[in-house]
Amino acid sequence: MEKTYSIKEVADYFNLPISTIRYYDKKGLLPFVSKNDTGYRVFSESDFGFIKTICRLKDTGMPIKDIKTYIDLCMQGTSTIGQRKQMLQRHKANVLKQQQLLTNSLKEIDTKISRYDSKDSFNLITAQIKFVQHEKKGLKLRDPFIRDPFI
Amino acid sequence: MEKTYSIKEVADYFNLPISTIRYYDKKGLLPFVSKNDTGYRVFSESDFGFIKTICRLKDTGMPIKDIKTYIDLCMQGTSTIGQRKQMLQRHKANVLKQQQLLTNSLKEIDTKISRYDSKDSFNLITAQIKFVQHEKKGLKLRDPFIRDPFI
DNA sequence: CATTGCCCTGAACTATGGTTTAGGGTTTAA
DNA sequence: TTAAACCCTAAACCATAGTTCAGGGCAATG
Repeated sequence: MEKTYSIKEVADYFNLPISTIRYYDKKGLLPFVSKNDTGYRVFSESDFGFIKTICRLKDTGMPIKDIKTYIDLCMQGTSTIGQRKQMLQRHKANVLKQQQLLTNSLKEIDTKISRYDSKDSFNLITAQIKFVQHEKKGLKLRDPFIRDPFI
Repeated sequence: MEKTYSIKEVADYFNLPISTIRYYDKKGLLPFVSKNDTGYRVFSESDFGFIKTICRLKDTGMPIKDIKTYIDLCMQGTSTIGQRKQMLQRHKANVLKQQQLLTNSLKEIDTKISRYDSKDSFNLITAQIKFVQHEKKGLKLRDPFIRDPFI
């Protein structure tokens, strides 16, 4: 006979707090989970597959409402295959866009790092500060840099 | 003479709501922005550089508190170059980890898409449903699939 | 057969990152 | 010189994603 699992076992397996699993259930993400006659949640092997999918969608930033929509489609059987596919394809497109933004932003941050990393960093930053101070002064704006008390 | 900019001009340039810029200011992210004698924020050209950095850090998921810490370091002059470098390097490591997770999760989602996309999808999903139903039945657990009213 | 460890619910609470509203002053262009 | 377009603050409000707490019931082990 196949085994069943308690909420703690599932939580440990997926490295999630028990409270999160309860929260997901309350939000309707776990319609496939049964309860026994004393009200305890009873997880089966196949539930792990669904939960894994939920985790992947969560890890890629899908909102809980949308995950619920997806899971609900899954529970409606083969007639929703087209909708599910469309959801995942749209989501994939979003993730790719997000990855692109991340990559581009990181490139700019990397540029900053290499400036800080260069032998010349002190002079570069000093010049930057001087430039800002000159510009602010020309506009009669407050100098934003904090006076070093030791100089 | 160099130009100054209003909050609306900055908001339009960065494609941010004005309320977000005020919120960032309240959170201490914009210590370099001056105010004129009627209390209006006055932005200079060089402020755009700082704000661009803030946007890059935000786009890569740095929390606002940490962005404030970074900007505060910037305002303290050359003595903080090492700390700033360290912050960005740590942040970069986090972003790379996040990108890795995203990539791996997306790969699994892609596998699902291709299953939905295959000619055989109907049979695959049908088999999956049958498997779950069989397993749940063996464990005397409720069948989670919704009965199709047209069959 | 009691104690320890689990499990449950509902409701309150938290953190984050904003947005909206109320009430009021400023600038600009006709 | 007045209306429209801006600007300000403080405070309330919102959504999202959980976490914590109070109060109480089951399970298993010594």
